Amino acid sequence: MKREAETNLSTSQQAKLIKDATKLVASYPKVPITVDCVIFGFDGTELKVLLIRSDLEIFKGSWSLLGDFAGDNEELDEAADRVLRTRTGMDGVYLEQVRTFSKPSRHPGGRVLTVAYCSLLNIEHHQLKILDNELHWHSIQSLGDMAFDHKEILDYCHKWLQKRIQEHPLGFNLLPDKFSLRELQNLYEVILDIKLDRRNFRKKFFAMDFLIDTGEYEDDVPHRPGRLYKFNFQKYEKNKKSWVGIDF
Amino acid sequence: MKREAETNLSTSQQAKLIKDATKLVASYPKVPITVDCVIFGFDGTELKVLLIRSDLEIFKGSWSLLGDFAGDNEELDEAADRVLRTRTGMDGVYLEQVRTFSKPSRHPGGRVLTVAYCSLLNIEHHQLKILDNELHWHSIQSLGDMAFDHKEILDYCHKWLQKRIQEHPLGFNLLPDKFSLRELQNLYEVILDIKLDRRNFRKKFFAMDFLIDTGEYEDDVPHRPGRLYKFNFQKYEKNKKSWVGIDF
DNA sequence: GCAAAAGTGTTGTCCTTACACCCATGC
DNA sequence: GCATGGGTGTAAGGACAACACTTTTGC
Repeated sequence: MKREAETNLSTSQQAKLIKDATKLVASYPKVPITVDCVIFGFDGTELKVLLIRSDLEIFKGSWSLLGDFAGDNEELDEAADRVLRTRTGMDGVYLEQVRTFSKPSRHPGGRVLTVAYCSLLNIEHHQLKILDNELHWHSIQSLGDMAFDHKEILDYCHKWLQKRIQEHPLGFNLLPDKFSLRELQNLYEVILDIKLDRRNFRKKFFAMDFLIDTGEYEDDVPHRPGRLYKFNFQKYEKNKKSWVGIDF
Repeated sequence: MKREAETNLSTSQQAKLIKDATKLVASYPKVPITVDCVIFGFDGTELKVLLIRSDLEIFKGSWSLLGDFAGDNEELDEAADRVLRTRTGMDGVYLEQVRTFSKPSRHPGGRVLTVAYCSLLNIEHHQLKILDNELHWHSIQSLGDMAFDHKEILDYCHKWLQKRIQEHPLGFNLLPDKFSLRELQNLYEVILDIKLDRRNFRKKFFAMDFLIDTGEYEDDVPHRPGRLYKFNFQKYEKNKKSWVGIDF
């Protein structure tokens, strides 16, 4: 069953099969593909998103996600990395694929697919080294219309992020290595756009038992300093839960 | 901010902008795109998946998902529908986009992206009207290697489905209009591949309060007949929960 | 001493789990 | 009458929500 044909064939026969496959692929319709990066940033206070002015004349004045077409033999994950690198100068940012958008009318220049990638990072840990097209952080609260279907993509990714952060410890990458529980709670409140009870929040995280007490304290705060914790990524990786339970 | 340039322009100026955009898009690299349908089926006993023999000589003997390239101006959702229709004769099946796979080496004939779509249906409600390429249902337990990266795609979709069915009432489409709780529980046990406690399962669903007691009973069962219920889709739609709580 | 946030516990409610017996039906 | 699954309740433990006061620090 395992590629019988292939494994029993001579090299030249194989070469022929590959040539056939190549010919077949060459006959497929081809479509321009872009990747769009939805980079959410947290500055300790607010959730923001990184936008540029659209390159396209027709969208002059509109804000746009960071996008570019995918190169001829480029994996999409790499394309997304490249876009982020070349548009912002940021490096080593973890991106996750969210969804592919394919409405034929989404690009005024004809049919273009786009694959949305999403990240969440601490604005203060990542310097924008390139500022072309007025690249900057926008508050998530005050977004107007955007180029293409980018508002729809952004909204989709925002919801995706809100769900994601409840199920995965994304948030700890946004904080300093050592952080106070106020910082942690604030992060969740901002991203989820809700208020949480302080005592219950603490209980919750202590019960999860993924926080390491460093024994150190904040300084530079104009009030009583809080204890500083680290997130125990190793323990988390080991204990990852797989089952959640039917609930809808 | 809202497309200033556009809204203030004459029709001919707009036409020019569209032409420019079209020219730009024409300069993008283009990539062949396929859609692959991962159709899970439930027959009351087992979880199965719909496969065909690969069209490609190089994968002769290997099983493959239902796929085809996307047409030139075809939205991907429609392409997935079309693939399913033309490969199986099934109509009106609800498909959800799961993920795009882009490894450059995934197709022996060169770079081809594929977008995976997933569905879950009751095998007995959907007749296969076309059986080309040995189309048939395969038990999910006994899958060997597959063509392309289709095993990887299938595994990804299987996990996606297991998560999805816990958070959305997908399962009710698999059952007859009126169903017994045994049928419902069996469905979850098979799809999630776990055993559930019968009393707790009942309590759970009664507590959710989305089941309507029809007052009717099974017949044709070789044991005491169970009550038949319907799912209250309207009530579910109204009460959909949005918040689940931090948990990882 | 005042402002601001840290730190801390209890209670009630609800959900989850584990578990065992009698009942109705077909054969 | 036997096999098969239907139908039911309870008790214990765990999670969650609501809620207020004292402490520490900077200013």
